[in-house]
Amino acid sequence: MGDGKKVRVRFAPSPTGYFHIGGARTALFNWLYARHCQGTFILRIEDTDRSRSTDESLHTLLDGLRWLGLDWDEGPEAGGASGPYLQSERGDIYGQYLERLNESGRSYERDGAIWFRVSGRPVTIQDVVHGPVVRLEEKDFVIVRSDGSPSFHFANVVDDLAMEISHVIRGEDHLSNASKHVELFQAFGAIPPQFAHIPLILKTSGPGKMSKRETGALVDEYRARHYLPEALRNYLCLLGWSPKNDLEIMAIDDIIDRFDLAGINRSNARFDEKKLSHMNGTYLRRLSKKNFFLLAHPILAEKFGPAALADGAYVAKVLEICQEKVRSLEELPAFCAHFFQKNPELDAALWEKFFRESAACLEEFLSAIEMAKDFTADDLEDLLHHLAAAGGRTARDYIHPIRFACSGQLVGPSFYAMLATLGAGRVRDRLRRFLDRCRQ
RNA sequence: GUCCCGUUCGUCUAGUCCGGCCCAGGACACCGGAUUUUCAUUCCGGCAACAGGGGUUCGAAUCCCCUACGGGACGCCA
Repeated sequence: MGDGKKVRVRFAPSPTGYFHIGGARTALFNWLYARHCQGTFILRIEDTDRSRSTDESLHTLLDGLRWLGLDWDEGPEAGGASGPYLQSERGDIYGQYLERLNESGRSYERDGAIWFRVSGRPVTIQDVVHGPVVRLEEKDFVIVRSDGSPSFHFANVVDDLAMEISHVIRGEDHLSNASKHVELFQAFGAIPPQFAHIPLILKTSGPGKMSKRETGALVDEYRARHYLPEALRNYLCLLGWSPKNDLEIMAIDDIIDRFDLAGINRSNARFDEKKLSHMNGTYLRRLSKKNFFLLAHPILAEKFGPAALADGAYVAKVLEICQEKVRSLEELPAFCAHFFQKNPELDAALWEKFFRESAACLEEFLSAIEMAKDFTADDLEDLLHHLAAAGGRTARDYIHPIRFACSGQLVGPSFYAMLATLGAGRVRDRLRRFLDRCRQ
């Protein structure tokens, strides 16, 4: 805001691959800054390399941005006064700007392409995160390819000028290119925008920056794995920026309030999926019961079919006791499968072990609940404690085998709540089935 | 090779601008304990860093220089 000029920022991806984490973070920082300053966030598609641009990746990009909650004020599908927003449709504009360069003698033709003549003087890149960076651009470079299409450097600068971009926020891999861009702005007699070259995201381990090729690098992967977009977004905010008050889990409005370009770090950051995962879990547990249900239901329906979910009250109860324990929505189906299957799969080796060690406990428990009239978590806890005391055992001796016999698992929701939710019928059936199998 | 940027716990970071409050704080991960029920939840505790060397200063993570290491750019890719 500082200079009173209207803040206009842009995210300018090229739709040549999928939407990756680095791009998402760049989009996010632009969006945050625009919202912080009540400026304009523009989406511009740099598809000048037609051979590498596809419709599919454009849609992946738009969907990914929407999924992360990054809405754009101008751009594809939104329109705006500075359009069109696809570079492939801006040929006339590039032609006009090229003419200006021709007139001032800054361009020339060679090998069928049009080149820009550099000034031969160092230029200063005014960068908000790095401070002024002085760099000499030594070689002339192509601005229009021999096939007539504008090069990245040329189209990028022309568009930033035509769209009146006030701040260029992009990855640090462009810092060296910025001297070309400043030369171009100056050749047009324009004052370059403020730059903010943000640190790169490095791969989780090993050398180099994160590339689209490796697993965990694409926004779509997290979406497919049912990560919460708010969690991913929150995590990405903290990669290269911090609110400086030790807070990490923050509402997006609070982040917008505090976000500032000057607070962006200068060093590259390594992507830590474990921390993201932890953050996702925190968001999941903070969801209201209702929202958790809304998110989880379609995932379960896809896995178990709508028929298994016919009893809505039962599903709601299951989800309620799972929410506090499950790590992610991705793991939810496996975590709660036994609630929706007729007979959960029992691992043979474990069955053998529990049969050998705990058949007596299971028999005892089964006969105790055969006559039990109430089947709440509290009742079951009392019942089990009495049983254990009477038999000279501990509750633990019963819990493991019962959980296994009833769910086929060794971990799961809180034990008594699980039995109560399953209900007396299912619990008795499964215990009988387990014991019957022992007699064969 | 040339040029540009960077360097605080294993990782993300606070502190660096305006040197003392920092024998360096938070989070993830990891390890241990508690929740007289498992656990992947929750709570408590622990481990762990100023890249190295010179300077400036009464005093440096903070300022200056050098070295090392890391990253990036040098395309008719973006």
